[in-house]
Amino acid sequence: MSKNNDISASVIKRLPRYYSYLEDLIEENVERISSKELAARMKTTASQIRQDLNCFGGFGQQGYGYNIKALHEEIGSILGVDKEYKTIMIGAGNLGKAITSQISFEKKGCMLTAIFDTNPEVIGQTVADIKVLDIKNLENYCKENHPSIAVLCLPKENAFSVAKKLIDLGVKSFWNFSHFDLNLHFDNIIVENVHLGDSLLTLTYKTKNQM
Amino acid sequence: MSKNNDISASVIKRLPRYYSYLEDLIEENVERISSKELAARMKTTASQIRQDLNCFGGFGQQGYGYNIKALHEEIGSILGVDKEYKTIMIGAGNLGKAITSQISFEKKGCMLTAIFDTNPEVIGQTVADIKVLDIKNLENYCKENHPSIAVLCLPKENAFSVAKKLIDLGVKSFWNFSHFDLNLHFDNIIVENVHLGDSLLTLTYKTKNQM
DNA sequence: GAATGCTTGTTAAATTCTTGACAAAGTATC
DNA sequence: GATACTTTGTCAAGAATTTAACAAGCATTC
Repeated sequence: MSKNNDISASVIKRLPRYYSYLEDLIEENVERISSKELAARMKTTASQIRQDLNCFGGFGQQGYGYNIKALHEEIGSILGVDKEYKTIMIGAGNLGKAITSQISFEKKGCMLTAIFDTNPEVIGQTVADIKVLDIKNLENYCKENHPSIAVLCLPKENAFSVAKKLIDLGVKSFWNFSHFDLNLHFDNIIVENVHLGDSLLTLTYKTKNQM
Repeated sequence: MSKNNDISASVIKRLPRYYSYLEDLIEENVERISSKELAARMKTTASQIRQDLNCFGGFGQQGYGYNIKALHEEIGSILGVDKEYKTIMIGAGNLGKAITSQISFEKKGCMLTAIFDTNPEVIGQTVADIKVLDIKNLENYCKENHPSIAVLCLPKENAFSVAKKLIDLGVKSFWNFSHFDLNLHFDNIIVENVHLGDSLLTLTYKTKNQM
């Protein structure tokens, strides 16, 4: 339970977006930016940016704007990019591999330390420098290493039993790509669901309705 | 420009979720469900479900609830699962392959007909029965087949030029996995951005703040 | 077939989120 | 160093979203 428990979900969802735009600006060697300029870049309103940032404190300066590097770091630390949560992945199929090689876990406060699978063909393989282990070793591994986050890239059918085991072993947070709703079956866990299919359906709807 | 242009984004985002839960219920051979029961299952409120559905018409019946199959079909047709939008994918890397094999495009109103890449090693390969073509053929392919949706699974650097070409060739909708904001550079296109990194950052934040 | 109990569609209230406005405070200019 | 300009932090108004409430209508039971 932290001081920032009263920040609304809408604000939190936007923080990573700010973070990413500020990164771009750093790459472009821009030093400062006003809420107005940033808003134009992000297609949002200056008001919203100022309002959002002020949930956490006054990072800007009148007449000047925001120092990009400083703001980037502030938001990073709000999000927790400096954390080192031990993270494991369940499922080394196409999706697991894609995510492992695509996402910089370290830059997001997570240390991906192991991947588990049942398929003998992938066990022993290396994905982005991480060994794929036999899921039989999951229990021992957790007892030794105490991961706090698990990425679930496995079929719906297996999600429940694996999640249950992980929760019993002390995992608190799930990045859930499996088509199975963890929240429904477990309490007091932290879940971020990724429903890629929903996203495509939304696009179909928008396409159909030309919006 | 359709009748349903005034439906709020919040409602649209929830429709695929209803759709998916109804599918589960069909598999479980349940015939009918009340908004109350469905709400309990989905961890939402009955009020919201009824409010959402009534944007499109009264699909339920007093004292009875909703017929699951009928409602599933209604929502499907609202979303446009019966459409057959020609869809192409740009990028046959890890992520492209994962999405191709993971997502049922047909069940979402999209027909994935071709994948393009620049890498000679993947060109000619087959992913989920779809041939990976040389991106050199992109223009010809589009002129012959007129795809309306493109899935972008390519690096940020190439996203702009490829998107521009596709727009010129008549593609209107983008499912965008590239870390590049299309909306900023093009008008009058339909975009659904997927920011997986943001999703993980949100999880880090939640984990840090135990929420 | 009348009575009771559910459950919807819908309207109204409450809450949350976004936008607009402006004083205060800094920067830049002359 | 005074003046004009910029831009923040904040407060208040306005929109949008969510929740609650309830009459109307159908299903089920006796």
